[in-house]
Amino acid sequence: MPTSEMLSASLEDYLEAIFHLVSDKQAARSKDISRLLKVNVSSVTGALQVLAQKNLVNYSPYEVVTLTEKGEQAARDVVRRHRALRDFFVKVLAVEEGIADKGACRIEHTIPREILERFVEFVDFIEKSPVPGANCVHEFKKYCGHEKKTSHNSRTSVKRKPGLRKQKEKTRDNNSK
Amino acid sequence: MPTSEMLSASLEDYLEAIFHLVSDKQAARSKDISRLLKVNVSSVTGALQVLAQKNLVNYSPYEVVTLTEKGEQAARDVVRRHRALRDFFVKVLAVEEGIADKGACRIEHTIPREILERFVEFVDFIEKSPVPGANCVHEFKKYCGHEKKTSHNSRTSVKRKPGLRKQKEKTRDNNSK
DNA sequence: GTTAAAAGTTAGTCGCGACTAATAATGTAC
DNA sequence: GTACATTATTAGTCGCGACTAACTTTTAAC
Repeated sequence: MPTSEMLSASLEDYLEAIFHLVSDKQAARSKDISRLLKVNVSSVTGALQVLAQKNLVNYSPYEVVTLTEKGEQAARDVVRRHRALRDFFVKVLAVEEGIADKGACRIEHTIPREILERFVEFVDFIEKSPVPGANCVHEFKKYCGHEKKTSHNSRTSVKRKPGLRKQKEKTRDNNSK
Repeated sequence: MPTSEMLSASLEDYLEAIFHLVSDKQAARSKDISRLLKVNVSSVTGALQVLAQKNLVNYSPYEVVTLTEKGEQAARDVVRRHRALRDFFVKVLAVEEGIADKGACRIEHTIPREILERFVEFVDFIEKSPVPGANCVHEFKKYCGHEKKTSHNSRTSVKRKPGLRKQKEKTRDNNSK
């Protein structure tokens, strides 16, 4: 992984969005990318130019976008990170889907490889060895039920209004394995 | 947590560094902050001015830095996030100390509260209920031993040499120009 | 107390990645 | 095929957070 071809978090987001759009429809349109990422269309154009120049997307002005071989590899890698994180959050930590997805979105760009792989292994472990594994998670879920006396500082539990929010939503990606 | 007083990842890093320096010695000097964060001293000055203006540090030019009440609260919160992550990585995922710390550094700024709390709870769970909990982690560690044939994409399996890492050290000190 | 080194500050630049406003190409009705 | 709506692009700006180079203040040695 030469430093030269490292992608910024932002470019990875674009790649990921394009990947999903290409999966759904045949190709990605700037408008759709823009809607998905909640970003101005002009920002999309800029990103596409950079990605094209890095040989990650097939792009010419006013045309529809697809991934190059290299781009697809990179995108798949991002998506894999995303799914690994989300899976872990949902399956092991029993985090609510939406939050899990949001967390994955944020963390996917910075998590060290070594830790990511441990997340993957842990989920595999849980799923493959039902006896001690599933039991553990099951126990944890029960444990989560009891509100605990917090020992650390003040922070009380998070309050959110279910309906409206201005957070970046980014709920693309519905499917795993 | 009003959006108005949200801190950037970078400012959180400064606060964290200052916190540690103040804990060790009585106060933080720009030089030390700069060394800790691997950043130019002039960047530190800039950050201190911003933090001072946000009422998070006590700072006047050429003087030593301490945290305000508000700054200490904020710093403690960052440190708590950092520790929670590192603990989880080490205690549950059996990640090597150095990597765990690096990962915590990166993730601490973006992880959603809800997930962070689950990490904390999971570690508590493991430590408080040794019977099913510790067993689970113990089993996982054994499981980690066996290299497994990976089912997902090409990425070769994680090969870890316990001693040496040659990872890039921090995202910050990238060479430009 | 003068002076040199060390520490800190300022000014100016750069890259990134968002934005708006204006413009251009494309697509669709009629 | 003209005329309008939609979509995409360009040009220019902004904020952030790093950097270097030049300057100032503080400190330590003599």
